[in-house]
Amino acid sequence: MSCFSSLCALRRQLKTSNPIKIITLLQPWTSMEDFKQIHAHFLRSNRIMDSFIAAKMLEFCAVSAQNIDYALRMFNNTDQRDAYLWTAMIRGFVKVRMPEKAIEFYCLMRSEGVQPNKFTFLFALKAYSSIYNYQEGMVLHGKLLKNGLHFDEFLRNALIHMYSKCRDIMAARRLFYEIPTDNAVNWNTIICACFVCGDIESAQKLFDEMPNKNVESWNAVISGYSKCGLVDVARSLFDIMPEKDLVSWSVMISSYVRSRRAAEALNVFKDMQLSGIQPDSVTMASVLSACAQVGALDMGRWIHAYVSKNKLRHDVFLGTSLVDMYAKCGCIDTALQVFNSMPKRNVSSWNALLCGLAMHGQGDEALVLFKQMESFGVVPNDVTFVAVLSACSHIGSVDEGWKQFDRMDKEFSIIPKIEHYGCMVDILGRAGLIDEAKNLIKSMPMEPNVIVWGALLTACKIHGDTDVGEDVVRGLEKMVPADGWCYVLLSNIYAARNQWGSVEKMRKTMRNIGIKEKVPGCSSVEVDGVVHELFVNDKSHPDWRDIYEVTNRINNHLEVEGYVSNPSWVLYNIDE
DNA sequence: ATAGGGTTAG
Repeated sequence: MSCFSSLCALRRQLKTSNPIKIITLLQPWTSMEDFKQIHAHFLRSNRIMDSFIAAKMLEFCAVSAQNIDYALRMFNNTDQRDAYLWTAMIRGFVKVRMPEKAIEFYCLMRSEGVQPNKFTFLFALKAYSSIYNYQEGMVLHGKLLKNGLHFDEFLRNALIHMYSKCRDIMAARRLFYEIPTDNAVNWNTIICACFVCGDIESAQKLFDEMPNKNVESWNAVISGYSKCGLVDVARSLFDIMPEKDLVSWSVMISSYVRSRRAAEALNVFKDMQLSGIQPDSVTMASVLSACAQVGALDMGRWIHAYVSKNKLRHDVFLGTSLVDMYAKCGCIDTALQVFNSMPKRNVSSWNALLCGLAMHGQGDEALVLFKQMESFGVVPNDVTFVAVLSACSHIGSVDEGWKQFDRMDKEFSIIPKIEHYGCMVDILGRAGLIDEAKNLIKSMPMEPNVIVWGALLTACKIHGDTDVGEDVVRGLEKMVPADGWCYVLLSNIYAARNQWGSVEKMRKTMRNIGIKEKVPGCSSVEVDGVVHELFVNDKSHPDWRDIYEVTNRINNHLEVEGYVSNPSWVLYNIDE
């Protein structure tokens, strides 16, 4: 769509204006269609394009429109390549997150003998930071020192940023303290750096001392606390901050999503809508993830419609969140449709779909999809293999499970994590190979966790093996203070062995250290767009009698139909 | 021109 009322209007203007005036038509909101008209106009009228105009045109393409392919074609058709033009390309590559290409162009530029300016250095430094290239970052720092450019406020900040990304917090701090500054950007950068290193005290101290706090500073500390796992601290800061912008709301929503507190995330989203600040695709990616966590399909569909209607940027993150939401809510077909319509996919997008299939018992389909993924040349990661192995578990194929497990390290250099061992124990256990499962646990390079023991116990239960063995009990007892689930597992083993004394002892320990019986299971249901959370034996809802009446009737109905309750169908869920 | 936000798995 042209931003002008018609193409004719634009063409009229192009005919009557001079080149400099035409260049001012290139604004951040100018469409690519209008741009092409302007470009064509120049190609027609000026046999050789003025180098200033050519640079502005390319810069628009690379930086504003982020059409890096088009920019590259323009770049290749130019023979006068000055620092400005090179920098526009480098900047464009940084913007579309292709730092390697940015660096490639920076090196090419140098090898062609073009002297970089401070803007070139700024974006080259940003490119090195984003791929954590500490060595080259330091080389660039040296160059800036030689040119005296390290006094430049922008470059100084980029250097602090680079050192903080590359985890050289000391170097970052040295640069920050070297020249005292009121510049909020430098303060915000160093505060973030402290949080990244887990140095909460320094971060808070700097925030308290900071002279000119802005919204970004508040957002930085809120995000910092949440990334350190202190969501409630983040929330209390969020509540008292003087003004909230789009990022503030997005940070708070994603904080709750990250801590698996989806209902609270959705509440914040509702408050955001009341505040009148419009969400963007970053916000929506998190909101959709919250919907996926609680199975809020209606809400998810509404977000999907909102995103399309308001033309929010449909990128990989948003697309993946949509696929995940539909898949987790059981709409595999819709998930597949969204997946197929994505203009760009990455390994996470594939993972979301794979997990969806595996989770809903479509193990064969998941393995077919995995093959397809490989044939597309997408490199799987550790998350992929969690999905693949759980698919193997669903189809009950020990051979396929071992085969994929072996491929991890051999073909992809992915060292199996405890989750992968957990899946293998599950696969072996379900097939009745209890001894093999136990041996695998013994051979693991890490200490087994409660999930691994849980998988083994589930297997014992399925195969009527009441004696799980002393080693399992001892393994669990070792972890008792650390993990709430152990109490549940152990109590049930003791009960199965009729060791009621031990059961009572366990209950006492739990009471002593303040664990209430057990962490209640929680499920949620969405009614008319409101998410309700229900805990095991929850009687807080005013209509709890009616609710239990209905669920009991459903259970009875399922049993009549021959369904045997087996809660372990969910990935890793513990059978208790 | 620089700083603050996002997806899958656990």
